[in-house]
Amino acid sequence: MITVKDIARHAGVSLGTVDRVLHNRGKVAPDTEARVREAIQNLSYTPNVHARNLSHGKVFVIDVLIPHLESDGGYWHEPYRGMERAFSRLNMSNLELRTSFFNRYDEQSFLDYVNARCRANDEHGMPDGLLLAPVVSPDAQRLLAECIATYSLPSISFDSRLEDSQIPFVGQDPKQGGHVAARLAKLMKDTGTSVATVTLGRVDPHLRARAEAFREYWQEISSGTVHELSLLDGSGPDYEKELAGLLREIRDEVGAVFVTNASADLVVGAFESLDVRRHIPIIGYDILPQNANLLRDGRIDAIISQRPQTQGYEAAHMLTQHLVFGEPLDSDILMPVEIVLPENVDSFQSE
Amino acid sequence: MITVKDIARHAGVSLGTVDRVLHNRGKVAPDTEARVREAIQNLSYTPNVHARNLSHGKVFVIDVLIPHLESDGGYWHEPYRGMERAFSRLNMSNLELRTSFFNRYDEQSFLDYVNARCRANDEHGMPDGLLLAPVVSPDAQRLLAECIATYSLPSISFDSRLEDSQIPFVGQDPKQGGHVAARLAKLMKDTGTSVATVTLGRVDPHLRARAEAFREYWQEISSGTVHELSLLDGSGPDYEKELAGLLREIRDEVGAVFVTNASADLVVGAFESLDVRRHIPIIGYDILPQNANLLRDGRIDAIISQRPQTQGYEAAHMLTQHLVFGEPLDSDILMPVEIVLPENVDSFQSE
DNA sequence: TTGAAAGCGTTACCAT
DNA sequence: ATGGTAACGCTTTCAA
Repeated sequence: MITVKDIARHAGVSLGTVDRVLHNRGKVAPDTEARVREAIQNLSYTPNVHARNLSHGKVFVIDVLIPHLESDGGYWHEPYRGMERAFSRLNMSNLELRTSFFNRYDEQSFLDYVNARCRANDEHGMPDGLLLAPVVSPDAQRLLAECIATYSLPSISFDSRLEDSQIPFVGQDPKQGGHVAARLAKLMKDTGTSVATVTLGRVDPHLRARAEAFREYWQEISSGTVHELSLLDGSGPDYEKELAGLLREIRDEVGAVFVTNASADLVVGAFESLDVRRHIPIIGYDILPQNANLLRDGRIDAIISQRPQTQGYEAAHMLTQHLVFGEPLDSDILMPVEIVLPENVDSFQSE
Repeated sequence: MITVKDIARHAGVSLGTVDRVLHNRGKVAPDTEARVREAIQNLSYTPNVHARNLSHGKVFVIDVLIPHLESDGGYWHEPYRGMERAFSRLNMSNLELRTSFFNRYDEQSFLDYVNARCRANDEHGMPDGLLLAPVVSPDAQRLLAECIATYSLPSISFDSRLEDSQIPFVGQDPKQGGHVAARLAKLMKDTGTSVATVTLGRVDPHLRARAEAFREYWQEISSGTVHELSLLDGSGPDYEKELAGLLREIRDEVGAVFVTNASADLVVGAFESLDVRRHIPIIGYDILPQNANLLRDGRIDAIISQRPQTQGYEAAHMLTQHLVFGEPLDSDILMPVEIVLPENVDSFQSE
């Protein structure tokens, strides 16, 4: 193994000088610097990560900004588990996690985070890196984006992209998801060329793009109609009734239904309350436990997954590699569009 | 951060003693050991991995035993890439890889490896760990299994299980693959209840199980016939003719074809030489470049993937965690059954 | 059975 | 501008 000592010897300088060259900490005569760089090249020196980390001993503070894990049907547990796995796998003793949960339907908690970190004049509370799921309004997103830019805070977004920002994104291309859903609808429908998309709850740009891509592609491969339904948040019998009312209007017409987010279970319930005779194939999104069960029972016909756990894992991994080893923080990581049927749902455990 | 020093101070002993307790290197009085363990518990001490590795400075040698990367249509590049990624991600300066390629159709090269490592009385050449794809005859497998057992060599098999051995396995459950293929055949066929499985090349237990599961499940969901075709290895015009001859007998009958291994391209070619009028859906295995292209062209209808790259990654990761950090080496890791259609093939890049 | 001390490769600081 | 040296946390060896 080649060490800084070897470099120093070959270049005829001391350890300190080698270190200065290695880290561009100035104050090195041009010719000595050249000699050192030459030695580094010739001996193909690679720094020992263990020694490096042991030596500087810095503890990196990483903020995680994510919706309450229980919200959205428990969806956020998945990426969070992925992050935990990444951090524990790296078993770095020099990483400290600070998680801030927010309520995506009442953005004050999100804004509180932004204010706490960025309005303070002291940089005391600033983390070294940030992992975030920016599923809030564009306005709120913009505030955070500014904060990140101001402090040059190394950040990665997962699940959705952060608007007005160039930070890397780990997640799925919503268009691809829509296309695959359309293909599945085509395979599974047994009659007609009319289908429907249903979006329950908050409609963000990500979901809009998914539904849009579905519609376009459906018209391309089936030249049929797409009914686009959506219903804002709510719960209780009133909500279910309202949903059932929406679906009643299309139940005799559509050959399949694509639920663009994780609420396929509600759609199943509403259809069953309508007492539809024929089987209308339902294609949902995200393998939450309730969705998986309905899939096993044959009451949902397919689910598309975006590997939420892997998203968390890869985002956390990229950020730590950047902080600890100085790896670049630039390119996005796109998740494949995963098709889940009753026959392979068990093989996806909790992904 | 809690260090051994803290432990030593709290327990009123020296560093050496703490170390002995930590690593069960004996020679510690029962009561002092109790005090040390208590301190470890109370302070919830976690060893600093960097310091640990820097200190003992051991270089772990890992053997990789894998078929020639170019064979089987280039399939083995995938798990190999996954391993490389795992090792480079860990960027441990104390891992040394030694890859041995073998020819799975002429097992001498495989046996040579076994002999070189295990017949030698000196343990000089023995690695610290072994990653292997045991795609050879049961006899050859048994020899290696013995060798592993004799030397208690930490080993992990990927792609297929090693017979007569308890070493962990990273790969897919062949049954699940067969079931998913049957479901896809059912979705895609447009007529009849008769289908066929085709296996080209060597038929190993893994492939046999896949085809078997397909047949059983098909009969369950379609109560139809399954023609099981197979043809040993070969190439050139004679082989293609022979294959075409086989397929001619079923071309008018089957509603879909399941190719159980990566040779779907050959089946496509043979069918096209037969000038079949109607479209017979073809379901293949493994996203090799040629398969992916045929899928994009609509000449293959679906491909099932077993995440070969992830297999290599996880196997390599598990082994290094065991060697470097003493993590247990026991449970299998099963890959999900991945469904790839023209609409999502691009999202799988090279997985 | 226990303790003391050297050393792993790197960084950071203080002299020169 | 350069060199020397202590320190990071742990393992290992040698004495006691």
